Amino acid sequence: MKDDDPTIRLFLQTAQAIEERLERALEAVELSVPKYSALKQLALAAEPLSLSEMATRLVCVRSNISQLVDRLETDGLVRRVEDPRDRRCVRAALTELGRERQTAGAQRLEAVREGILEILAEVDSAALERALAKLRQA
Amino acid sequence: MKDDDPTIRLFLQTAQAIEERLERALEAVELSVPKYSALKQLALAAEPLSLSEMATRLVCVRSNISQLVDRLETDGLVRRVEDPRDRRCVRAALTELGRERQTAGAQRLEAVREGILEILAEVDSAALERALAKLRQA
DNA sequence: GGCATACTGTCCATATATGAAGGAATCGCC
DNA sequence: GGCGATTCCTTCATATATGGACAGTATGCC
Repeated sequence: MKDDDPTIRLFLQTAQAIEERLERALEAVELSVPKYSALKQLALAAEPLSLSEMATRLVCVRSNISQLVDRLETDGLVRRVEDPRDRRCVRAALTELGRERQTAGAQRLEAVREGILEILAEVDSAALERALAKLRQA
Repeated sequence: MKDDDPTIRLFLQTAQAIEERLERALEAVELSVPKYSALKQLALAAEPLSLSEMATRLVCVRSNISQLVDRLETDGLVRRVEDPRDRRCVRAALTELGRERQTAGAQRLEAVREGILEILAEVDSAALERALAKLRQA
């Protein structure tokens, strides 16, 4: 895969390099990208989200969220709370620590974001937008 | 992560869309991207490679290759052979089926490659090249 | 009210990846 | 020639992801 067409490889490798930067930025606050993403959704929602809702927002499968929330709970960043209105439902609630960690993560990301954007400035994002649209349609 | 900065997200999502295309292309021959990559290295090498060598070429950790070769062996695409010259060494040898499957995968990839390149044509690859260099240095 | 249907979270199997630990074999250097 | 360092592969624990199976709830419709 790394060695498909040079252009395709170039594109994928660049994306990977960006991801690595983001990962490294979050390492400093002991968060992985998936963990940060989950905390961020919870912070944005401002109220506990059902695991299904999280799966929808994070664009993944529910069983994945089950496990991710397990790990976040182990880390003490999230708590499972039940929903009295719908007893099928389990909601994930940010703990204090979780909220702090999310904020810290956001700051770390903010710090690298600028650098990445500068590096990406040369790349025509309108062209990218069109490319993405085409990639998705066909 | 999906919702970092719009530009960064755009870039990462485009890369992901490309990867999905490649995955879908290989699905038709029952190969995953990692499996195809491994078979390709073996085909290129034209002789059995030690697992360490494969790890180097595929840019990953040896334990990963151990498992990947397990699965390829289960699929009957690869065979472990011992190296009489260095008895620590285990080499992976393509089976006939493995060779055929690799060829079939390459054809499938070839078929989608053109479409992807057309879509990516608008994106300035010289700019990408510079971006990748910068991402890696800092 | 009661039942078919749909939805919720979890569990399990699987795939991919990392890194640490361990046993076997080789190598380098004295 | 032998021993310490290195290299090899595997195994285990862990993280992330998917998808199928399952049990418990809720809902809609008659």
